[in-house]
Amino acid sequence: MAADQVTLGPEERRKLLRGSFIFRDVDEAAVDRLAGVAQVRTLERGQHLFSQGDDGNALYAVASGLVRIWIGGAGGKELTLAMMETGDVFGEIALLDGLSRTTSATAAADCALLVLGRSPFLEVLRTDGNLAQHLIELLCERMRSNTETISDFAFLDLRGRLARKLHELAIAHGEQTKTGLLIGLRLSQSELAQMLGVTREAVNKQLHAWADKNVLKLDKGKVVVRDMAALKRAADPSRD
Amino acid sequence: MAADQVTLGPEERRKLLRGSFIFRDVDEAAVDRLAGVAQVRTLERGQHLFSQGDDGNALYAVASGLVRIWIGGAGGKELTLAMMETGDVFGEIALLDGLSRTTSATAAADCALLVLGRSPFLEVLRTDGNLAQHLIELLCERMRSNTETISDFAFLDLRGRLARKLHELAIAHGEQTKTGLLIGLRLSQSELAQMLGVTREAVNKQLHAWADKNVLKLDKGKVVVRDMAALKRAADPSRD
DNA sequence: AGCCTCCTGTGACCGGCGTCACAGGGGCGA
DNA sequence: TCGCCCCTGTGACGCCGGTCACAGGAGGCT
Repeated sequence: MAADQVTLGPEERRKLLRGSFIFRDVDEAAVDRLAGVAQVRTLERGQHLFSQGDDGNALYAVASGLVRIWIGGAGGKELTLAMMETGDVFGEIALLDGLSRTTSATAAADCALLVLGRSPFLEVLRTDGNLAQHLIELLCERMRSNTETISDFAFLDLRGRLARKLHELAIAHGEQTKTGLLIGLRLSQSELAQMLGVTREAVNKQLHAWADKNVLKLDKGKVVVRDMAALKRAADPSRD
Repeated sequence: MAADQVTLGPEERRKLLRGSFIFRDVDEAAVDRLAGVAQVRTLERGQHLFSQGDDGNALYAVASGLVRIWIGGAGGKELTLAMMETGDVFGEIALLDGLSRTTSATAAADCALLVLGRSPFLEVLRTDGNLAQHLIELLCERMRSNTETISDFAFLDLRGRLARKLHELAIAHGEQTKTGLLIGLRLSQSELAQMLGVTREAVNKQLHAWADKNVLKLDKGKVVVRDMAALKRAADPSRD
């Protein structure tokens, strides 16, 4: 599986960086220089990239695959904060402030990543205002999504959080079928539970409660949303 | 009370901005220009500054007083995310990305604030790399504290979260007395509860449970920590 | 084909904490 | 000084969701 992963040529690397949001409008020569010094790293599904607490001296860009960003708690519990897809950039916090990583990162599928070292990156950052600008926007976006997450935890119960997540997934990765919006991603109930900070059992029960009421259909581990409006309603705390 | 608030002269305004972290190392002339165009705004305790969802075209710096940053949920529930003290800067997210405010802000004490409008600020940001650099560091710091908050919600129960918060308050605002560390801030149990996303009653009960075990002493609404180590232990999920 | 592992599905049980309902106290404004 | 408001303190009750314990199914490796 790692075997059939294409090694990224210089041309692909440049294209990947140029296409990724934070390098938009950045001086092309500088981006090319970064692409030149970037390492390529491939990971197999399940392989660990870095852990909370490590010191972080690299920035990553996803060339292909999927990376799960998570934090760990007592007793091996894990909370998934985000999934990074092709074109996404992550690992910026520790790189920028020089402190330890706030999260862990694990490949959720076989991956190819571009790895940018700290010093070339910071050098471009110092000289190019556009990069700083885009980084600021990236950080703002992360702040917004973090604040949302906090809000969900503080104000929503399992039912509300699951409704919101399914709604979001249906919009981001839904395929229209005749029975409803099929959520394309193959997500086990445990993985779903980890994104919400609840147990797999509880997710299972809520899923079936909705299936009984014809809001969802469960089909071989995939979820088909039949009634988006009902999900939306369940997501804000006007009792159903 | 607003009456006895000193109107800030140009000199004070300059000093305040220069002293605040994000303007450190920024071109002095530029900072002075900002100080020149900054408005001063005074608020009485309880007065509202802005709300989640407003569009935000200003950055604030606390000259004196205390501002509570919070988000609201169903049924009027509120979660306090942070308290901004003298010298702190807030309101940067909406200012930087041009979207709506992610939080609400309310004066938790009589306040004087410096208000920086969007365009002069962005102009300096565009030309001064140091400002961008410091903004990035500020955002990183906020990201870290947000991630911590999420972690607390996901992995800690009321007891653990309260222990952590008291520990933090004792360190930030504690005064050594002969019986222990007295937490200086006058915080009602409801305000404490709002910082943790739990009810006042539950906070009260946990506080007394600790008082019974001599970890705390409760004195006229103030909390004296007698056993920091016990708090620390309670804060990480090795059962006490 | 057989096994092993990871998934889904479900019920019993119980503990933490929200909700509700009061009671008593201290400070402040009329 | 009286009343009002907001604080603290406490008990009853109930539910959500965590924990535990299985059972059955699907896919992939040998």
